[in-house]
Amino acid sequence: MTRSESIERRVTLADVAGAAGVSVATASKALNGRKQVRAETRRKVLAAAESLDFRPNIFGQQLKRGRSGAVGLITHDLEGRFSIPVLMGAEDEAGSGEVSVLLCDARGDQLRERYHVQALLGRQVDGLIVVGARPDPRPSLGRLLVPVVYAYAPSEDPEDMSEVCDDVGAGALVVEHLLTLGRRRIGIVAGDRGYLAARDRVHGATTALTEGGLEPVGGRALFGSWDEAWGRAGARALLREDPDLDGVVCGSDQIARGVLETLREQGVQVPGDVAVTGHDNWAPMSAQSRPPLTTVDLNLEQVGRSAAARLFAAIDGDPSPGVQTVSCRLVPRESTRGY
Amino acid sequence: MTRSESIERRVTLADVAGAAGVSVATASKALNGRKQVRAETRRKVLAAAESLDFRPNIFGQQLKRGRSGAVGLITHDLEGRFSIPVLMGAEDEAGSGEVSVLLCDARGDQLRERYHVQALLGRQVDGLIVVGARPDPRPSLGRLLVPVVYAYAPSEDPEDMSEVCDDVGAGALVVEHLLTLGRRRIGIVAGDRGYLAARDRVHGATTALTEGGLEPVGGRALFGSWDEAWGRAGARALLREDPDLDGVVCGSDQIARGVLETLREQGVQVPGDVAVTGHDNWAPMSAQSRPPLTTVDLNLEQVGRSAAARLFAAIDGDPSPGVQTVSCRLVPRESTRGY
DNA sequence: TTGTAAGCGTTATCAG
DNA sequence: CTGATAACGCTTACAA
Repeated sequence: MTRSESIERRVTLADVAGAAGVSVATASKALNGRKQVRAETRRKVLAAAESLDFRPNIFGQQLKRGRSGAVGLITHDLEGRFSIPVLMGAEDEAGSGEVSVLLCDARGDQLRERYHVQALLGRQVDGLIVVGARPDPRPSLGRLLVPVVYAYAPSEDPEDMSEVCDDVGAGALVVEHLLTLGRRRIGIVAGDRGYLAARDRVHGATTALTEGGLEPVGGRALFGSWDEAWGRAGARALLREDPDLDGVVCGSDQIARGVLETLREQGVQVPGDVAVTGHDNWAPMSAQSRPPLTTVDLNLEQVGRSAAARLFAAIDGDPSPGVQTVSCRLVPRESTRGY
Repeated sequence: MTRSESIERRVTLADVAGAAGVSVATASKALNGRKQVRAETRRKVLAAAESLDFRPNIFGQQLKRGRSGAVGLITHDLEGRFSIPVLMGAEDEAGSGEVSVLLCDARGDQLRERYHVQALLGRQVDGLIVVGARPDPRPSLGRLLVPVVYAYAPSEDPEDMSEVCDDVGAGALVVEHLLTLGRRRIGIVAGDRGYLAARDRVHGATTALTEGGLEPVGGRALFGSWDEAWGRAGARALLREDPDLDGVVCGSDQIARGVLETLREQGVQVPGDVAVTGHDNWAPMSAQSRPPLTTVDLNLEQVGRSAAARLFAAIDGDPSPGVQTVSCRLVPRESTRGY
């Protein structure tokens, strides 16, 4: 049966040593690339290990080394839209070394988070990356016995290590893009005011407008929610405010979809009459819209890579406290082509 | 510094025993709920463990027990749209026990998959769940030294354990729903013919139509791709085929969005004139469309739970080879309300 | 009821 | 260059 087959005792170093006709100690050295072993002997050991399909028991190693070569990644992002890219970035960064990334889902729940922290610590992870559900500062986990990096959502404690997206810069980025295209009557349909990310993006955008001697259509950004329905409402409001509107900066790709829809219904050409930008570079939303949406990529993989790099440094005794920022990247598509 | 603080030696069972004034053995028994220990002593040990914030080194335990209490989850789903719900389901199923789920992302790459399998095996996971990128059968990992369950995408080897969605049933489900609403001229805008899921859904749908004495508008389903653009094209084709069309079954929520858009542009009322169904219950697509989309939920969390349950059973020596199916669930929304 | 001691698989030390 | 031997932290006979 499957079971009786798969239950056979795992191959141990002793088996390899036996097969190679050497002691466990020598086998260990050979396998670990220690140079105090004759080439010939090493070859024999390697061959034996190979033929027996030997895989070292990491628990045995860990027991000695006191380091597990694994880091935990705790996410609160239910859909995995943010955490998966971060995970991929972290795996990339880890890749060259021998580190594994263990992902747990805490679902925005404090209790579940504590549970997973304990579980991961029990598994002797060497460090932790915590990915928030939204970019607002979150409570610190406090001092643990391994280093922690907060990604996407920073820790409230400035002494913790945090790696976040540059929402202010992103806001400026899109406005500068629109200004370059000659747009001057630019409205802002922002996200939910309760989110720092929404406010930051607006802040960056209005600052850039001010520097260009302009102000948003209607005098200020329109806050609402993150969804398409709000995008549609926001677009109507902007058109009411200024029928000669020629640009709209949106707080998310979903909002932008709603904006596009209303504009089309009102017979407004995009990008001919009005240029529109989204935010998130969420492919199914932004690449599939009509026209495809110029948007901002959060560079989440880079966030993951940087977070992992800082974590590994901290594990090696070189922590870098504070909040660090990863720049966003403009992804130009049809919705803002020049006239 | 952070470092010197966090580097302090981890608390060991010996520390606890010392603090409680008993031997390690007794401390171990007390902590593990063995009943050969006086209540008073147990209390003391528990208190000591608590105050020292003792967390057992799982590697020490594992070394003895030969079981790690962790299972690996390897995903190929880049966006995490499918794998995160499966992960959540698996965690739920594991939750009551003391099992952790470790997630690795193989990104649809065979090599990376092998690498992660080795890494997880090296970490002594007790079993593996593999989540495919798409529901088509995939190569078996072969016999490993721990049990494997394939989720979402089944293994090509029927002797492996696989847990998949019931796409045929889902196809039937939506057609029966439309028939109940009195729709009779139903078109099918299917997904990419290269995907078994697309063909299965169509198979279920056409069978249900046949049983109702009907056939799809145009005589057969229209295959294309999974995106909105194809949905728009498909809708135009159907209207050309039969202007009195009164229902459209779509292969995905994205396709359905495209269909809705074209219908609105052509002045066709949904659901008044034509009822439309999607597939996936992908919230940002289906709940945000106009009108909100009746769709099919894949019950991926249930897939995850079942997969995990079978895995745990197999780990306990009770494997259940073969493909098992999880039913989908209809999610009725505005796009198919009655007349 | 408690303590002693052996051993899980690995690596490091040190003697041969 | 190789091989005993002693840890690492924990569980578990078995002895007290």
